[in-house]
Amino acid sequence: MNRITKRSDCPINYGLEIFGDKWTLLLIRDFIFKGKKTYGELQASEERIATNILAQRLAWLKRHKIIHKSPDPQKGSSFVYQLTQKGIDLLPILLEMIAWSWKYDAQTATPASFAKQLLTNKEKLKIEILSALREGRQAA
Amino acid sequence: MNRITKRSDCPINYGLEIFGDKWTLLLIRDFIFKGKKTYGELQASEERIATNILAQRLAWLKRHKIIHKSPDPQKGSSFVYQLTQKGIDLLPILLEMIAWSWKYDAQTATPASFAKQLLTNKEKLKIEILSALREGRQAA
DNA sequence: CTGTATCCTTAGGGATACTG
DNA sequence: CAGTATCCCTAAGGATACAG
Repeated sequence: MNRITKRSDCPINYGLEIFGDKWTLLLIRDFIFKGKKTYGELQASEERIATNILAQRLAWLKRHKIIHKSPDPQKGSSFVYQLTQKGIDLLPILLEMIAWSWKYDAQTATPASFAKQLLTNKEKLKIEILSALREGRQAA
Repeated sequence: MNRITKRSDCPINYGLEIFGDKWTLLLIRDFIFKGKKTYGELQASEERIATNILAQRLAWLKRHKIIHKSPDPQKGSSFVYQLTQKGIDLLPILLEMIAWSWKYDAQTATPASFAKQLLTNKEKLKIEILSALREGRQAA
């Protein structure tokens, strides 16, 4: 994060430099699966991100066009954060991570029904998740 | 890495705790795509991992059953590191990262032919990569 | 509610010397 | 070649106080 010197032009390395920190993918998860949109919602995650880190990470993600920030039409002093297409396109990575963890971590909190659909009908699942995201519903 | 307190039972978080550091996925990349097997080969990556970090990371990966270590049948004093099934199963995550980086990073060093196959025929590509891995050939 | 600003701690990582 | 052992340093992250 915020590193100046790029280690290499490897695509894996590029991904790591953009979202390979301790918090970014959890935030993306909250955007995609929990339909979160505001600072307060994002801060209230199970993992308890510190407020300064959250602000820093949102700025970073904005800078890299993963999210964009706009004034909340309802409330004057509030902002809405939303994933860009670049951010939404991280979904396949998250899904593969979920599949892997589901397979290898006994503790993982993935519902079996979700995991099953992930294994048998991934494309349909993606469509459902994205449509929930568009409508502001919660996908999981 | 080496954290004691688990942040949550979220599957994304599990993945991050196992391989969400700066080096692990690059090492997995070298195992899968470059057919690397020995300490020396792994150390000679483009990104120049430090020797102590490499040793530490290999121990971590062994501990979490991502790789296993065995004596090299050819050379007495040498060891061979190989991915377990759990490690091999990280391939889909790598592939999605490559696809994403290829789409969004102009600098990325992914051959267009590879990217095209990744988008149009992912399953076939996986099979090819895994068969190259099994035969000790280099996949990319 | 949405952030800044500080202060502080620590884990992660780089460099390099050294060993069987 | 395949690692250990040190030393050091910085960036990343936690806690908390404060401000618009």
